[in-house]
Amino acid sequence: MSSTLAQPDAGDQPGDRSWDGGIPEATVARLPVYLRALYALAERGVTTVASDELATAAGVNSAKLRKDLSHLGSYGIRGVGYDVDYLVYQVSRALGLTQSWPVVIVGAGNLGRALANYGGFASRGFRIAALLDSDPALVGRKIGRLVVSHADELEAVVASQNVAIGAIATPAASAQAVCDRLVAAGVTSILNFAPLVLTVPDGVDVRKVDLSIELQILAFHAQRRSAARVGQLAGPAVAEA
Amino acid sequence: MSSTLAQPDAGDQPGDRSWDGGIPEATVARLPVYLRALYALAERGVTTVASDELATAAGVNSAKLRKDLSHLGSYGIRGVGYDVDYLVYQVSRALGLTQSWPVVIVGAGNLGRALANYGGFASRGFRIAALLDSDPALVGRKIGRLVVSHADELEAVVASQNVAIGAIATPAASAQAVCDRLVAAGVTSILNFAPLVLTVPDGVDVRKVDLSIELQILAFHAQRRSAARVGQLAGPAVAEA
DNA sequence: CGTCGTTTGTGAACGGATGCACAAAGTCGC
DNA sequence: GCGACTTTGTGCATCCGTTCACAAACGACG
Repeated sequence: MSSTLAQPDAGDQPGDRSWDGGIPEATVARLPVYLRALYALAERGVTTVASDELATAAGVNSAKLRKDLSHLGSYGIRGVGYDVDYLVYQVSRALGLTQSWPVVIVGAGNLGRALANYGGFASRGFRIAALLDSDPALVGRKIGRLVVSHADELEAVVASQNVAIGAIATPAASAQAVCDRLVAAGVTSILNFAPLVLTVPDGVDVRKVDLSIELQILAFHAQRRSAARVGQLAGPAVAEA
Repeated sequence: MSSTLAQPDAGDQPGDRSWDGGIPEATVARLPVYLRALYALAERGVTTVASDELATAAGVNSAKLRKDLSHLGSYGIRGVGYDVDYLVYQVSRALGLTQSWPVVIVGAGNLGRALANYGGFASRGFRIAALLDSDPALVGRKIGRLVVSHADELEAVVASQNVAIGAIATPAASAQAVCDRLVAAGVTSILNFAPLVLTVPDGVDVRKVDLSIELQILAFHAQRRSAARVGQLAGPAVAEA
């Protein structure tokens, strides 16, 4: 019940967005990768980069990279390449990272703590507004620079800090309830780590990260590979009558 | 408008080995979702399910579900639906989950521990062969039912237990080195949690799970929403061009 | 100032995925 | 046994994303 790819009907609602940003979803998903590659280049002192190098660093094809960047505007210099700092700025801007987004993390188990300690989190564009848990044994405990607050404070935190993004790192059993509370409190973007499909009203965006799904996809390919290595087709169900 | 986001993600690396066995990649990515929904139905005692219900439970459109399942074979009964247990078996089989895959987890920080404790891990189709770390303070520590082993044992573990899948939950700085060692030891499927693009030879399958990328994608949509709510184009760079 | 080499930005072809709509195939009631 | 009803499986049109290939744009250099 959760997924990695598409969720309910990512299709075409008739009441379409007047202006959907103009940036294709697939491009948006790659911009953060480019941004990270650009940061790495900047830290190495590189000031200018060609689409070819940047594409290699980001693990994509150069034509794709250029087309992606062209959706933000025309920020390259022909015959030269892109100015690293300028491109960092433009990509950050397109992604909405010029402001710092407060994020509330619900669930202070291993996953929640991993999130809270995650370096690239607070550093670039995000700030942890609160780390919540309902377990009294965890409340009050220090995680990095944070103190775990009680889950009851969810609504107060969201309201007072104007939180728009929530991360759900609770067990599956409580995830939907947490999600409902986040939505009711006004959160419109949710990152779900719990292994289930969340139900949300229109206008709320959910992305999920599902470890077991990724593993299963890997298993599929591993199986495919090992069957091929054996030499025979190893007749999966597909071949049967 | 759509309430949830599509999450496009297929192959990171252009050198994508997989000869798909007739099953489209997009379908493979959804099969685990169906499988989870089926397990949930089975536990509730449901023996038969129509594509419509299963699709709803999995958060997809019923036509897509039927087309996906049709790639595995013709396992439905017209006028009735699908037998839950039988479909569980067929999907598991297609994904290669009829065997138990040994997985080695490198990195016993919060993320590695979260993985090790993750319930749906060992339960269905996967078994943690080892949890490795190079930090002496962690080696020997008990995590759930496991004991953290030293990273030096990577090659031995992979060889002795025939590990085909590795999960990298180390800091970014050591991820590529760990990856190289995994590949050299014979691992051909890698799940990468470190925030960098791994370089691997052809024939190795890498999937990435990147928390900050997901957050940044959410930020993009949150920004778009808030800009739209303010009124009109809040003058992002997108509008020019 | 003009030519040359380099790199961007993009038009166009292509391929894969999605959703609709419907015929085929089955069950159920009588 | 038969007709009505339900649900699957799929052909088809459409949309989105990827890739190719090339003209336009730019710096370098004499």
